[in-house]
Amino acid sequence: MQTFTIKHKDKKTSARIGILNTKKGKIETPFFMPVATKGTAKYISTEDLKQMQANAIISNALILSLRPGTKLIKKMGGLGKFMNYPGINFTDSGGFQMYSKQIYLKADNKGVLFRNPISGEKIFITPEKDMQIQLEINSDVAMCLDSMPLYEESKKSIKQSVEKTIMWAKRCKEYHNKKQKKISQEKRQLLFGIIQGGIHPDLRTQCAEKLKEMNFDGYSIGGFGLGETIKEEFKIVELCKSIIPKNKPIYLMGIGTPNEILEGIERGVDIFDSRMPTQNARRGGLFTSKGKLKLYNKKYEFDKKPLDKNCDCFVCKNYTRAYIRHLLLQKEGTGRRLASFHNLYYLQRLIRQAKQHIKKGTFAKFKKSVIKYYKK
RNA sequence: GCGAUUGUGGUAUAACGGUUAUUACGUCUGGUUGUGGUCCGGGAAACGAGGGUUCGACUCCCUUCUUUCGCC
Repeated sequence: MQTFTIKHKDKKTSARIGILNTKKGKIETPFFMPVATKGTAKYISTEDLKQMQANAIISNALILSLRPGTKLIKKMGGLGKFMNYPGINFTDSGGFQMYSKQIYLKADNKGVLFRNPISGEKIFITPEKDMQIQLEINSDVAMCLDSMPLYEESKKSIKQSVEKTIMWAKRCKEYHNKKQKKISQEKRQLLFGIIQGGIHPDLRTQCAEKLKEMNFDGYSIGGFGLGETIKEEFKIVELCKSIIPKNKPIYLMGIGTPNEILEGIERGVDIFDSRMPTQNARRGGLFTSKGKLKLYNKKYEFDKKPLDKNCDCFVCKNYTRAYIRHLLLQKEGTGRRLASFHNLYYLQRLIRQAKQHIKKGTFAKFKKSVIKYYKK
């Protein structure tokens, strides 16, 4: 059984539809994962995820290991059972938390030192420990511990991050293989390598080439959404795609605006995730078929229309802008749920539509008709 | 009626005889991309009224109105 199979290829672009096989089951690509850092997409229940057909989510292994801890999750049968979520559970390693001044302390070649924000104690995470955590959480797809450089860092510093990322990827892969040696292919947790290197083609190339040699189940492109332009971002995506074999799934980490998702799909990206739809929703930013709606603006105070008249989600079928605006301004949980549901639904539907257009050969035209509303 | 007390953006407050009067919430507005979290910017908006002292008054004095309390 192959981990990843391509089912359809777009004739004009690199867009494609595939099937990713995990121990939990199959999932059609491309797909977008809501971010469920602590085991829930904030304000969104597992039933909500099922209803919007979010068939994969990503949680954070590092954060979950701090609370509630891997012991509880393991005893509850793993994260999927704990949540009663039938879809695919991805976990992120915690490498991304290096951008968080609140918990990141420092890193050396051996691993990363974090401060546990709950207890204040220092915790040193090595690639091996990180793999152990993700195996105990029992997600279906794990991420390597990577070293994520910030956009403004010097090239020298980004180069050091890349070297650490490569070194750690090797250690993750070896430990992960060793721990799953006796497990059949169908029951294995998958492991993705993460390509770093900022906007520097030579560093991204170096990283992608080295990770390719290690033969991961899939490849993530990390370190975007941090200040670079969309042009810079997709130049690197194209470069990584040219290096990684076609039969490997590609995951563009952290990316979740409608236009970037479509730009990614066009270039053959298979997986996306972002806190954008939920975080933005809670702060009054709503995706619609006519672009972003800023619900806090006063002009919506008496607006009886749905968030998006072209949306068929339960929120748009039942509630007015005026009501959701009121709830959000009052910081009511219900408002956050309705807004978050709509935004996540919007992206799930956007990708369903994109896939239909890939099958029909009209993807490029479809993309153009959507992104004109989402230009910066 | 008598005595005391109070008056600063929508609300709650700060300071000072000397440029554009503080802060918070609210309000308007921009941001938000592998989530330590209900976040981060920017704007509009006030000295109760009238007179006096002074080079200069939101600040000191007087009158009036106002708030609150006590007494008859």
